[in-house]
Amino acid sequence: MFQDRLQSILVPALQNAFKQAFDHELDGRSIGFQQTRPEFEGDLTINVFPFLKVSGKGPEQTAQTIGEHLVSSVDVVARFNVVKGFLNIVISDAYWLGFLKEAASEDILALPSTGKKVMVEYASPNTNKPLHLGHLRNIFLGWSVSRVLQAAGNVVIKVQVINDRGIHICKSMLAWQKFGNGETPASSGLKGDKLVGKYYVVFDKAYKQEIDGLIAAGKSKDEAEKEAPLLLEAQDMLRRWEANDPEVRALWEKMNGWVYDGFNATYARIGVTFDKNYYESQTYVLGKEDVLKGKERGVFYEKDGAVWVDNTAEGLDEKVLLRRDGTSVYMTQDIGTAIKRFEEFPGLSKLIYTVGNEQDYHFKVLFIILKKLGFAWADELFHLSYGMVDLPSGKMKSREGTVVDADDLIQEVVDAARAVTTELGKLDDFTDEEKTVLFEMIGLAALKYYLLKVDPKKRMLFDPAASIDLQGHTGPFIQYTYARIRSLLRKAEMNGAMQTGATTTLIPEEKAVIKLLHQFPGVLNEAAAKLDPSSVANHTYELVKTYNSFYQSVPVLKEEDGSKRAFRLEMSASVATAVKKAMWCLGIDVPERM
RNA sequence: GGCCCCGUAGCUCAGCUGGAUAGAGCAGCAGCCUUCUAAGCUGCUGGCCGUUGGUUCGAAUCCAACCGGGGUCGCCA
Repeated sequence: MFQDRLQSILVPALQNAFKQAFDHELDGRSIGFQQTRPEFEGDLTINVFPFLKVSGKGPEQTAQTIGEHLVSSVDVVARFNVVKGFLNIVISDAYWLGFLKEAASEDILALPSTGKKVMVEYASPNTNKPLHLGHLRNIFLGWSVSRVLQAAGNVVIKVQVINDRGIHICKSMLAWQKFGNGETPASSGLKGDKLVGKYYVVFDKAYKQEIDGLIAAGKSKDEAEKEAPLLLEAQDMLRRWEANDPEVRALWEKMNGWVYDGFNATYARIGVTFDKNYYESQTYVLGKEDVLKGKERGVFYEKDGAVWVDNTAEGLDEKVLLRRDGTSVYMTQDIGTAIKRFEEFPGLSKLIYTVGNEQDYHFKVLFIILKKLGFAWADELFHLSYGMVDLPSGKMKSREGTVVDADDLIQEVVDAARAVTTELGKLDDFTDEEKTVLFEMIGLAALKYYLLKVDPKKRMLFDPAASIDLQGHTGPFIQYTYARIRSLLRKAEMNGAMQTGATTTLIPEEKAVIKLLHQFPGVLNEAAAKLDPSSVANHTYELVKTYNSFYQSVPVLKEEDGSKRAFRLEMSASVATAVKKAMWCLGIDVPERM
């Protein structure tokens, strides 16, 4: 609920009213406050239908009685009106003005500390391929959730899992060794992750050629795929890696190093950081002991020499946790890694995995297993499951080369921002360096906002044209409003128009803005509870849109009445502060001018 | 086939802990810059809220079935 402030005043008054008028103990939670629809006068509305049984009267009379009690007992209630079963309450201007005074002097989007420590895992790239659009949704979402949780008073530990070992990276390594002629990022000018990704593709092509050759020589497709020399070599390389072969390890270190340089360049450009990296090469051995211990305790069982968990009672299936040869599966290391994290970070109260919804089942099983192993914190694990990103042409498929590369995409939005901004020609006195910073800021705002405004759970369509749009419901639109307010405030300071005055009444355009500011802490709180930044994105848009409407029709600096002018400047400053903080929660920077 | 998610305006999305005539943006049409940044503002056009049934004083919102779309069900990761 976003009206906490008012509700803490109104609920007791309502309870009191019910007691006096109807001799009834009202449960505070049963009152549903809603926003009054714009066509009626009022700031808050209570639907009295649910209370008719209690009052024993008709809707109009019930509403009338409650309204009268409120007006006489609570001074924030200025007046009320009744339309059918709806009690529309008008809150006094004094209340709103009082709230704005607070908003001017403190950060209303800094919620009180919860004392909780939360870990958010929000990136888990493989080291054989560069980042793509899907990773961007993942990263922006996880980063934003981290920020929202921080704003909501939590201590957040941001972590990344790097899948740095396995057959995939061996394929890249082998192809580079065979066909690379010693090419390096320095020699080729290619970004490290792109270079390694290139050899993954090289491997795939050569491998397919071998398969075709074998099929032509009479092998079945299945046989050919399994027997192709390149694949056997890659598998051999993986075995040598596991046996700590110095030559393979050195190559692996070198190529992964290139990839990290590439990833880090992208992370730096989009402005994200990690407090800790987990490397699969170190965690893949974890979990085995825990599974074996679980087997001894009867949590798991053995069948055909493998170790299984039975989740049929939970409506799921049986699942292998250790193969017949005693080696681990994916699940095993996730079990071990979760346990390790809670050991490493004592007092950790929540662990959030930002991972696509194709792994819903995996996490469901993982959490059940950890619960069965008896870890109390298993209830605090959360899979922040986000929907896939589709293209107008359909699904992104790496095999079909329809994947949108992250770096290319970022460059495109920044270029678009440059083109539009240059066209508008407002930056004559900017230095080239300032312009570059601004174009990055605007382009990234467009991209991040585009991906974050949608409910994370839902699958979404990525429309390239819409993503670089700077008008309407976009990040740059919000930035623009911020820049305009900052401009107002700079001018006000120069003119000395910033003096304070005593305004006592509000016009509707002002009140509309203040009400949205007033709701904002509740929106943030809910976003933190639901791990959903899209509500912050949408509310910011709502606020900014309403402010623009005010700005367009109501003079601020040009207002002649000094106290009104001062008040509007103060309100504008509060909007700017809230917008900046909200955008911070989304990982988006705002410019002083644009 | 089992399980999970989704289906709201031409397109992309809000709204979903049940409440008044369902909201934005884009696209289309018509206005507003001698005035604080027009990346803006104002208005118009556009909806059997997938279908059917149920619960309720009241359903886009809850429940069931069906239709349509997606995901997932390896001793892969």
